[in-house]
This record gives sequence, C-alpha cells and structure tokens, in this order.
Amino acid sequence: MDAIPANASKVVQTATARVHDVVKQRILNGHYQADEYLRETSVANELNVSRTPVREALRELVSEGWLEAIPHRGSRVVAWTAKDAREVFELRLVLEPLAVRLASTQISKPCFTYLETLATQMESLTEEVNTNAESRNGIASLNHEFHRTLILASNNQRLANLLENVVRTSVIHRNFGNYDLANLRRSMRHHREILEAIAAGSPEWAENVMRAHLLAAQALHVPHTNTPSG
Amino acid sequence: MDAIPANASKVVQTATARVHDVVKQRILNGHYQADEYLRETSVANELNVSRTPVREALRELVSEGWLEAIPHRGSRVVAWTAKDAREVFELRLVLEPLAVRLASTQISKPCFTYLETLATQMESLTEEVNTNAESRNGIASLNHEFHRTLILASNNQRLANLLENVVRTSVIHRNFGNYDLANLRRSMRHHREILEAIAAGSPEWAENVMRAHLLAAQALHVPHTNTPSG
DNA sequence: TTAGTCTTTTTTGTATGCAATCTTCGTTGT
DNA sequence: ACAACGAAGATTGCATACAAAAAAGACTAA
Repeated sequence: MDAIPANASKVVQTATARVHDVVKQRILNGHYQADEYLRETSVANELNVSRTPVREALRELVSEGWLEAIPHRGSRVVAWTAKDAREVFELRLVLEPLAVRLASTQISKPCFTYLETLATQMESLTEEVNTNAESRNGIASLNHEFHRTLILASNNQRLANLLENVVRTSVIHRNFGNYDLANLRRSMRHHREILEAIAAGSPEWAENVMRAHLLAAQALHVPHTNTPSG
Repeated sequence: MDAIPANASKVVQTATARVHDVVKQRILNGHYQADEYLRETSVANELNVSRTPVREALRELVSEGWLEAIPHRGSRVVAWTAKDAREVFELRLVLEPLAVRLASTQISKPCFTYLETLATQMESLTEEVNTNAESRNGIASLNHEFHRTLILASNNQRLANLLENVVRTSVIHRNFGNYDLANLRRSMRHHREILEAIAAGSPEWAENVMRAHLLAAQALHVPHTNTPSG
C-alpha cells in the first residue's frame, strides 16, 4: 500500500534520473525501436543536457536490461524474441505465485481493501467492453496496478524489484486485445478468487489460482488448440 | 558448459570495467565494509583513474544491488540484514529448483559429464575434511561451480543473471564452516541424486531434491531445534 | 568488379574544471 | 547551555575538451 518512492520528498531529480525516465518511456512507447543504437550526442541534444548524464542513464538502463552495450560501439535497444518471451514467462510463473503466497500471510487490511476496490472496478469495466471503446485500456492499467499491489504486499523488496523489471520489459507486447468477454470474465474471476483465498487464510489456494491465472493468459497468446473429441 | 565471458576476445577492458571488478571484489572480501561510503575521489586515486569511470562503475554496482546511492550524498555498501537473508532465500528456493527442472529436459551430454566430474571431486574432498585443512574451501568453490553450471544449463539467460546477482550478494556470508561430516555427506548425496534424477528423465524429482538441498542448508544456518520426543 | 588499405569522420572513453548541494563546525543570540 | 543561523569545506552533479577506438568512405591494385 504505502509504497513511497525513494525520492518523494525531493521534487527535483537529477538530470541523470530525468534522462533515465525519458529514455525508458521512449523505449516502451516505441519511439526507440529494437536494435536501434542510441547515440549519446543525439539523446543529449534532444534533452538539452550534456553527454555525461546521458551516459550514466544509459548505463543504468543497460543494467536493467532495456539496452545492451557493446564497448566502443554504443548502446542499443534489445530486440524481443520468442525466447525472451519464454524466459520471462517461466520466471513469472514461479515468482508471481511466490509473491501471492507470501502476501497471503502478511497483507494489511487497507491493502486488501484496496485490492478489492481494484477488482470491483475491473469487473465493472469488463461488462462495458462491448460498448465502451476505452474499456480495455482501463482494465489493463487496473490489472497492472492489481498485480503490482499484490507483489508489494509480499514484503520481499528483491522479489518486487525482479518482477518490476521482468514484467515491465514484456509489457510492451501485452494487452487485453485478444480477450473476448468470456476470457475477460474468467480473468476477473481469478482476481476475485485470489482475494477469497487470502481471506480464507490459504496461501496454497491463492498461489495456485495465480498460476492458473498466468497460464490462462499464456494460452491466449500462444494458442495450442487441442480440442478433445471422440 | 561453454560459458564464454562477454568480453573474452578483448583482453583490454575499459577503465570503467576494471573499476567495477575491483570495487566488487573489495566489497566481497570486506575491504569496503557495510554502510561505508565510497568517495569517488578516493577510489579514483587508489586506482589511478579519473572520477568519470569511477562514477560509471559505481552506478552499475548500484543497479546490481551492491551499493545504494543517495542523490548528492554518495554511494555506500549495502548492509546485510536478517530480512535480506530471508528475501534471498525465498527467491533461491523457487528459482534454483526451476533452473534444475528446466535443465533436466535440455542438458547436453558433455555438460552432464562435467557435473558428474564436479560431484566426484567434491565427494573425494568430503572424505578428507578432517585431515586436509583446505578441503572445505575446495568444496565451496566446486559447489559454486556445480550450481552455476546447472543454472546455465537451464537455457534461460534471465534466470541465470537473476541467480548470479541474488546468490552472489549472499555468498559473502556462506561457506561450509558449520557443516560436520554427516551434513557434508548429505549435501554430496543431494548433488549425486540430482544427477540421477536428470539421467532418469524426471524433472520433478530433480527439482524436489534441489529444494531439499537448499532447505537442508538453510536449517544449518538457522537452527530451529525441534527434536521429537516421547 | 572486388578485395584490401589508407584516410577521414563519427562515436565512445577519459580527464578536468566548475557549479550545485550537502555537511561540518563555529558563531551569535536568547 | 542550547538552538538557530551562517560560512567554510567537502562531495556529488554536470559540462566541456581531448584521446582512443571504431566505422565509413575513398583510393589503389589485382
């Protein structure tokens, strides 16, 4: 709940931090594309700073996995392959259930209430999905907030950091575009069931619903039709 | 197996890379202690470079979790608390079994043979533990290599990176000092059993032995005597 | 035409100087 | 005595200049 950014008191951020945020945003929204080299002087000119803070920001983004650096050649946006998607999913499938299990035993009352609010809002938007064009975007951002809140409630800062980096890198390619109403409703039902499991004091239940939740989502992105017949 | 460092071809590394390695080493061996501030000019003078490469190296180490940076105040070595130990262990307990499970299905023959060699060498050293003073150190480094090799065989680069960072930060405080011969033998038996499970084509078996392996190690560091009686 | 080599240009890597900020410590007023 | 204030010193943040390396292009020779 009370997730206070480390530098909340200080409104002024350093130039390096600004460059870091702007470049990350531009990678996310596609302004910088895969395999594109980021020239230090170009970025510096665009943002009206010198090369020094740009270099420092790029180095951070390399450590976080957004860029890859080749000595004496520069930094470029990492390309997203099928192998990357697989790797991230394998990790999410163990890390996020872990987060839910841990959160189950130590979540605070207000945090739980907040999750219920998010779930309710998402359920409302789900029923509007055929009439409201913006519905899917709303669900996507509420969904992200739901998962993020749950992860923070795990009381494991490293786990939260890992998931933040891992999931954010993949979020570029993820939305609710290929969810029909039935799939959306199941997804919402999962959220609600996770909360029920937590309320019932069963970490294992919560953990397994989360796994089902992720696997159901995966199945939509990688269809593997296997309709039993006969 | 064929784990080639990214810059193996280039013998010359940049000053930044050198500073990075040296400072990391000094954190590991205790030359820089917990909560100690690293002054950019001091480090620069000690290593005969200017502040620029030092700043860049420190920023990388911050991203990797070795240091923490406070704007306009500097970077200091992160202190290791009981909570940190708990967080890392929670992560290891899901990540390393995952690595073994993945490795089980796709490990190469030479890689498997290499693991058997390592296991054999460790078993030999184990029986010398009461006569050879250097035995424990040898086991520790072979053990690290065993786990590292297994993780790389998972064919999930992100997972390998995560574990490298997560485990390395905790390795400062870990050795085989409090293992008696019985515990050492069980640990060796675990290694061997993991290989047997892989050879038998059972990822679940391998995965669960790894979990037992980690939990047994944990029990030694956090004794929780609960001898059943009556 | 093409492979190879030298030159030019571009880009990254490092050093240094100065500005901004924080810390320390002495001073003053109550 | 002690809190508030302020100046001096220390330290990080940023800009700029130059060096080193790599890439691109031009020229030559086969």
